[in-house]
Amino acid sequence: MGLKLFNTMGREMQEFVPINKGEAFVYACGPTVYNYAHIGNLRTYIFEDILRRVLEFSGYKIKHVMNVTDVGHLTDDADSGEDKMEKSARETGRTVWDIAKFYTDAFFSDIESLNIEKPEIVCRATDHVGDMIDLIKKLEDKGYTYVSGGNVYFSIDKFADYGKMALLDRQNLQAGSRIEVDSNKRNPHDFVLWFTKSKFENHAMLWDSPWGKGYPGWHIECSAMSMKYLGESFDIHCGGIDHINVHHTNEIAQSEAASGKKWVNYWLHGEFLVMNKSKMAKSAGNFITLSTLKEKGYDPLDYRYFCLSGHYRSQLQFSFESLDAARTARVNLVDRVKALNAEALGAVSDKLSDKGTLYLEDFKSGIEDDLNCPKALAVFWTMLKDQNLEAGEKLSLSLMFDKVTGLELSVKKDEKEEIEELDDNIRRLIDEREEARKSKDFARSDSIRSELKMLGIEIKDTPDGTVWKKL
RNA sequence: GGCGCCGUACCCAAGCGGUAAGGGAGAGGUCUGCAAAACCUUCAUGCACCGGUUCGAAUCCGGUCGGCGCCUCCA
Repeated sequence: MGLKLFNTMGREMQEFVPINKGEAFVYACGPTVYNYAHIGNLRTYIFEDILRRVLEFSGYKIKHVMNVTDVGHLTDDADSGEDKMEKSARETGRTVWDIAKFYTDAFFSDIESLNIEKPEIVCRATDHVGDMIDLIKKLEDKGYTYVSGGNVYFSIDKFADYGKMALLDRQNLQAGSRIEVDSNKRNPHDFVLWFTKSKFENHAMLWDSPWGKGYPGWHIECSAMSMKYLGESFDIHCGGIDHINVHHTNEIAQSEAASGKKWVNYWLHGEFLVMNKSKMAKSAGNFITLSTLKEKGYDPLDYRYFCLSGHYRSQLQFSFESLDAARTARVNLVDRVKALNAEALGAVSDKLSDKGTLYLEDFKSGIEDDLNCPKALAVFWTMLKDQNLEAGEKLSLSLMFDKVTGLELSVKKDEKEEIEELDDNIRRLIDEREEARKSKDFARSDSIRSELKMLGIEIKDTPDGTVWKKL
């Protein structure tokens, strides 16, 4: 039984068959770095990380490319509007390059704390303008473009399959129902490949091109960079569900028009994180960042666990109540594995029993069924609670499963080291409480316990003695 | 207006034709000086509603109601 993925192209479940045996080439749309990523954005990167880990678990060697969009996305209207980078720069008094650097760093810091594996190749749009120009020239040579009002447009009527993935009916497309149509366009759904005319003056990011000084349109970077690093045809392209209709539809048109080949075999799209019944967006006033969660005392991995509790193709309902549930579940999971470590003295069983093998198969069938993480977590918990499985085997399975879940279960914090970190005052209190308990002075011991709780230390008296843990 | 998706317990959420996974919360119990933790037990004759197909439907079909998204930059 192999890996099955839901392909947006054709809207059906398909067995994953890579172009090159044993290798998976993946392109994922990355961040636009004019602001912080919010946790809704981050959900998509967690989904892509799970895809990576499942492919690795299934034995594929991965080449994963992610772009960083540091130019070219506009704030409003179809093909006008102010460049978001420029707007952000103007508002904060920094240069566009500073803005890009700052938010790129912030993004990768978030990614790292969520234990997301970094793609093999991360590429910035501004470093690849030459590649984009080459691609536009190719499209021009093949007759897919026209120049109007100073800008280079892609003519969608020249590309027969336009809108195939999005299930767009070209005859019934209603452009302009919500926005003003750019009068330079022959077809309202044509899109810009290269701008030389912007209605905003003093554009800071400009490059020379055969069509004049300007900047690239906002779909061309993904086509240019993916083909540069992964070839004209590759296996998987993923991104947020909102990209299906416009961004990915246009990318397909320009890429396949240029190469004359099928560009991508499998399209995977992650659903939205919703909050109070609507998608997370700054304009809706429900914009939460990972920093906000950290300030509230959550571990980034609490959010990762939360995301794993839902399927990537379903909307996930965010609330702090649910996040609390995820935090508790994650901490319990970590504690259980820690306990297994202690019980098995860290020795994993190298051989699995029939029962253990069954759990492994169950887990695999979950993740191979279009990355069904909720199913995989359910198997994980059932395995941990199985009273007929020995600790070493449970530990071994846990560490295997965590290759996919990425909850850092194998990073066992040495409790002795933690004790070293405790300052003397706390250690003295713990000792003092032990003395009090021995002499049956329970009022004293209880007051010390509450004092420690104020300091963030929780005490538990087990049959094997008193243990403590940081809250 | 066009198109796509969804509605499962107090909360989150799997299941997608064979008789309701998992987590969190809640309840009871064992243990404990008391707690906490751990462990055990318990928690939807029911899957928005109404019809239909079927030996059998949360799962398929039709309708109704409710919600979300895309068609504008957007994860």
